Amino acid sequence: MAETILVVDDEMRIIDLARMYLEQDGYRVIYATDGIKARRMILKIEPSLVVLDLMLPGMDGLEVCRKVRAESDVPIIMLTARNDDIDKIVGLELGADDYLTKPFNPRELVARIKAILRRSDRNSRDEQPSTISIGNLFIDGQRRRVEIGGQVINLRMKEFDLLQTLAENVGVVFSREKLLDVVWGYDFAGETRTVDVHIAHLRHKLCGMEPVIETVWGVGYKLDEA
Amino acid sequence: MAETILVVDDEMRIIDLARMYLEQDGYRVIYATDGIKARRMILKIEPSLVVLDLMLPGMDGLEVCRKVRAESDVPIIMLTARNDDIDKIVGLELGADDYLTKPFNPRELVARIKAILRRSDRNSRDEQPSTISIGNLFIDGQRRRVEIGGQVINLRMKEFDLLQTLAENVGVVFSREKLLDVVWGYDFAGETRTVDVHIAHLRHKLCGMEPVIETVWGVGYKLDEA
DNA sequence: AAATAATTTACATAAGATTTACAGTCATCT
DNA sequence: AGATGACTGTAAATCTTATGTAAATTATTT
Repeated sequence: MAETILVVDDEMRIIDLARMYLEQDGYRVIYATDGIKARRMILKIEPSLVVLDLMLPGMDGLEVCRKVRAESDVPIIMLTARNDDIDKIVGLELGADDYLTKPFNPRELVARIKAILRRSDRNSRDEQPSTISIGNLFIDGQRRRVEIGGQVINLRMKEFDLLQTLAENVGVVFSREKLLDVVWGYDFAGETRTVDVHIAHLRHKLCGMEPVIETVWGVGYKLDEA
Repeated sequence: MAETILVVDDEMRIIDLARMYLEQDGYRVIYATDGIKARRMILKIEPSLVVLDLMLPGMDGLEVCRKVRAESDVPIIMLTARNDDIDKIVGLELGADDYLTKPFNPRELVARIKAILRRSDRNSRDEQPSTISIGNLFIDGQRRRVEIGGQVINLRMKEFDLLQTLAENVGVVFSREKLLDVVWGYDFAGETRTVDVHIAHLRHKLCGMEPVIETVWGVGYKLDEA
């Protein structure tokens, strides 16, 4: 049975982004857009973990966190706006299990959720290796190192992130918007053509790669399945 | 079978930091964020060692320590806030096996854990040599001595710690934040540019070193693989 | 107090990211 | 098939940001 994550945020974009990533990792995702609904759902559905935005309309996140703590011991990850606030919030002793500043990297969110669930959950799966191997492509996340058929390829930051994102989801088509969300951050305001340019750079550097970056016309890009 | 360490702390950051280092050394890490859970886990999972924060919400660390002692003889390392307190705590005869003041150096924590486990465990793995040899770089951790091609290089404290951290993980990219956590301590509040300056000093002193300190643009630094 | 080390600041520069513009490509309709 | 319009590729110009480093400041040790 999949574990259920409740995402509480008033921005649908963020819920969607979190959902996409969490479902990818086999979690069931439910959501609430305000604190009242959130508390109801926590009591009724008993999710395994709650991701809670600090800035909620109505009863705000701080308040929700306190109330939830009083009536449940579900793990909570707080989303906060700016980095400066974190210390204050930690000082408040709300009982959240972890904190993440917006804009967050969805991969980071998943990692932290796993870390927390790994604790409460005894029968945990083993560490994610953070390396990917598809065809003649090899990606070492720790070292940010890419090889094609043993040949090391030097990638820049965005290029690497882009490739990693595609490789973590072989065959899945990503729209340019989604890639901007995931790689650039959901608050990126620029053009979607930026993605095209980086894809072009990647293709150029990765010639000879077995799974090829395919254009899905009118939709976006994907890493081809072998 | 890897030995299991239970880390009991209410701050996720500290758990993560400890986990990162301990898992690196092949330990299995589990955690609890309060004393109640900690005691349950100790009885149920029987970890090889417990790292216990003195400042816990609810039943505090002192109390937990006493109770655990009454029902188990698992080795305990206590984390305490200030140095001044240590004498008092030792005086309390809680039965902890070692004490460490926060902010602690994670490498120090690992060293003490090993020391204690070596004592309780006869069939321990061999001593970690604490010397590193990569290319023409030689680091003697015990003596805090660095040589490049036989030439002794005089490093200051932070410089040495920084180099050692990078050298212990050749090729792994460290963000400035992670380096601050590991070398400066997780409670360091200053600028990330501090890292840059120390890296600059290192590079200057270490000219001629075989594995070079590389900048990973937009990410951080790493010690280059040969 | 002097010496040594650590940190911050400020600014030039390098490195990379984004935009722009136009050429090329693809799907669809007549 | 040819024409049409929307979508995509990419080179080059421009813009932005991260980084290196000297020098000043602050902290720590002797």
